[in-house]
Amino acid sequence: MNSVQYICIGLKSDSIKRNNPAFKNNNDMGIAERKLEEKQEMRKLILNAARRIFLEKGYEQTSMRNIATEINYSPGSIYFHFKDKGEIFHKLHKEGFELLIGRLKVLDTVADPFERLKAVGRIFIQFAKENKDYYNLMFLVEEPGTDAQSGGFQIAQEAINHLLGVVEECQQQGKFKDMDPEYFTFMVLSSIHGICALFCKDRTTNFMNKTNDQLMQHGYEAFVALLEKG
Amino acid sequence: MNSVQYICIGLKSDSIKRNNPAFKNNNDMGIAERKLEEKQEMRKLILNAARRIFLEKGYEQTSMRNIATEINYSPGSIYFHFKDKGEIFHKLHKEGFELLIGRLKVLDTVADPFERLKAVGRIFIQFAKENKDYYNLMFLVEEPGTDAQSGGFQIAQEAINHLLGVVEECQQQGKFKDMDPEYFTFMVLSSIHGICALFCKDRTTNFMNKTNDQLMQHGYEAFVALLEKG
DNA sequence: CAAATGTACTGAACACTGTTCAATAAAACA
DNA sequence: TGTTTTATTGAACAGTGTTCAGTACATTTG
Repeated sequence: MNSVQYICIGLKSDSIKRNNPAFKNNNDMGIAERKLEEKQEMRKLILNAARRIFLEKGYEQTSMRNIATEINYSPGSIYFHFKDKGEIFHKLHKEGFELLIGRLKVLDTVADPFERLKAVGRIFIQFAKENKDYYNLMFLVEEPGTDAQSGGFQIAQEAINHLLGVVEECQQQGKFKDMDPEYFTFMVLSSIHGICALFCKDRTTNFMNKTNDQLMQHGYEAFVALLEKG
Repeated sequence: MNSVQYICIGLKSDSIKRNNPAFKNNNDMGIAERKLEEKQEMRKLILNAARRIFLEKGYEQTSMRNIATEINYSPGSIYFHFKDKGEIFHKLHKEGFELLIGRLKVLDTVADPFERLKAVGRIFIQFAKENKDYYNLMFLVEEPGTDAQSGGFQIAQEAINHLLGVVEECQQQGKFKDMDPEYFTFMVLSSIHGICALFCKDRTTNFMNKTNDQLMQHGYEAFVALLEKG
C-alpha cells in the first residue's frame, strides 16, 4: 500500500562521451588513469556549461537543472562530480581571479611602481566592464561555502599581497610617506572596488546624466589625481 | 473527471485585527476613511514582519511564506497589499535610505564643509557596520523592479546631490581645485562605498590579520589623508 | 568465462521558492 | 432585504537545490 515503485531507466550516456571531442585518446593508457582523466573531463564539461549559462544569465538565474540540461545530463549526476552548487561557483570564482591576475601580470613590464599602481585600477575597471558577471561572483556574491578562510580566497590574498608590494615600492621612491602600507593598500583597493561595485550592481545609472563609462573613467582619474598629490 | 474541487475555508482573520493594538480607534471616523487606514495598517504589519525577518536572516533567506507565517496570514494575502516581493523590498530600501539620511542630517550643524565631507564617510561606515543588511539592500542587491529610474532611486539621487553640494562648498573654500565636482563626488562616494561593500560581502576577513573595524577605520583615515592633500 | 564489485548516471521525490486565482466570507451599500 | 466590494484563503503552478533507490555498464576477481 505504502510502497513506491522505482522504475528508473538507467541509460548510461556513453554515446555522449564517444561523440564528444573532449573524450578521445582513451586507448593508450592504464585503466585507472583513463578513469581519472574521464572524471576530470566530465568536471570540465559541467564547468563549461555552468560558465556558459552563468555568463549569459548571471549568478542567480543559473540553476543545477539548467546546467544539467545544457549537457544532456540529469540534475542528480552533477552531484556525483561536485559537492553542491557552491563548489561549482567556487571554481568559477577562482577562474575569474586567474583571468584578472593574468591581466595584471602585464604590468610586470612597467618599471615605475606608481605607474603600475595607477594601471591596476584601470585594469580592474576594464575587467569589471567586460566581465560584469565574473566580477559579481568574485566580489559581490554572498559566499556559499561558509568557510571563507578555507582557501577559497587564497588567490585573493595573493592579489592583495602583490598590490601591497607595489605600494611599498612606491614608498621606497618617496611616495605616500607617513602612510601605513597595509591600510593604504586596503584603501586603494576599496576605492577601485567601490567604482566597480556601483557599476556591477547598476547603481551608476542615475548619477547625474553621465554614462557608466564616463563615471568610471573620470571617477578613477579623480582618484588618481588625489594619489598624485600624496 | 478532470474537474478539481476547490474547498476553501475562508476564515477572515478579523480576530487578528481586533486583538492587535495596531487596529484601534475605528469608531470615530468615516467608513471609507477607516478602510483606507486599515489597509495602511495592514501594509505596516506586513512591512514590520518583513523587516524583522530580513534583518535577522538577510535578503535571500526572506520568503513571502516566512513573512505570511510571521503575521499568521496566508502567502496569497500579501499580494493583495503588495504587488510582489520587489515592492516590499523597495519599501525597506527606501526605509534604509531615510535612516541613513537621518544620520547625515546631523552634519548640518557642522560649519566647515570639509569637516562635513570627512564625516560623511565616517557615518556611512558606521551605518554599514550597524546595519549590514540594510546596506546590502540599499547598495548591493540586484534591483528587483527592473525599472531603476522609476523613482525607486530618487532618494539616492537626493543623497548624491547633497554630497555634491558639500563638495562644491569645499571648492569655494579653495579645496579640490581643478577637480570636476561631479566626478569628484562620485569618486568620494565610490571610495567610501568600496570599504563598506567589502565589509558587507565578507571580503575583509582575510586581509592581513586585521579586524574589520581596524581595516574600515584606518582604511578610511588613509583616504582622508589623501583628501587633505588635495 | 561467470560472478561480484565499483563507478557513473537516472529521474522521482522532498522541501523549498514567488506568484496566481477560484472560492469564500464578511462588510458596505442599495 | 439583496447585491456588490473588499479582504482573505489555500491549493496549484512552475521553478529552485539536493538526496537517493534503482539501474547499467566496466572492471576486477574467483
